[in-house]
Amino acid sequence: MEGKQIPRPIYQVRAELFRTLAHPARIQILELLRDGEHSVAQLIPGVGLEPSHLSQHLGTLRRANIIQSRKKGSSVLYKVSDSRVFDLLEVAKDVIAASLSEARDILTQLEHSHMAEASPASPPTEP
Amino acid sequence: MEGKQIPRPIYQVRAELFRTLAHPARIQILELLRDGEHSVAQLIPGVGLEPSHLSQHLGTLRRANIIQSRKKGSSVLYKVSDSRVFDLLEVAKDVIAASLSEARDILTQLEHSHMAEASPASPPTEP
DNA sequence: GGAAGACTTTAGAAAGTCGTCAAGTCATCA
DNA sequence: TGATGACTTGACGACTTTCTAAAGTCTTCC
Repeated sequence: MEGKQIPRPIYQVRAELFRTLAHPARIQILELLRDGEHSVAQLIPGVGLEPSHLSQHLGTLRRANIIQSRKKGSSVLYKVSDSRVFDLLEVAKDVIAASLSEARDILTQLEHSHMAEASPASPPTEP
Repeated sequence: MEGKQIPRPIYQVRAELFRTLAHPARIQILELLRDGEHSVAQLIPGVGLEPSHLSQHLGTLRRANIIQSRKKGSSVLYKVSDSRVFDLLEVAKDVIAASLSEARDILTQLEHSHMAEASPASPPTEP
């Protein structure tokens, strides 16, 4: 419990936050918790994981202070600590949507320029 | 090119985006690119990595379509594809700031409640 | 008290990521 | 043309993450 914490640089703290979110199951858990507190049992069908695996992801999110738990009877209820994480999920969705629509535009352009296809100049694909 | 791409679920796509950002060096690179296009040589002092290592992180960001490169003479210039990623970085900062200030409040509360503390209430016996 | 339910933790193999070094490509300069 | 500068790629050990299965807590109910 000593407070002698080395102050980690902001780049690293942000990277840790992103790494915590970097798993489909954990994002799915957060999306489910968007509708409020859920017990583990309630989360299981939504994420389709077996209890022990789900519990591990919950532990990861909990250690990062993204969610918090409380016991109620024999079950454990989880909720997000700060609703700002939803903003993060939303912005991520926007970034992806933008990237996808741009990709589609490029594809469309390629299709058109290949109408009279003869010479593949330089396919801009990454190996 | 008729690649019947299996549409990856949105949870996974977002997780991939977060994983791409889940490294201090990559966040630092993006912060540097906030000021516009930079060559690799210009990025090196900022991130403090040797060229080959930096190049690998640039490759990771490039494959995720977060940045794009173009050659100019013998150097390669990088810029971000969509400025929305900066929103992502900003929101992440907000989430962290909120979490930190909350943690500080809790610490303050603890300190106060320990004002009159003298004896460790219950030394946890070793299991 | 003992069984059952609801989670969590531990253990361990498989797969992925990180950082270093050597080798490779490509453009420019002498 | 050959050398140099500016990157990128490949290979590899060290380390981390993910997922399955088994064992370990708590609570509640009989």
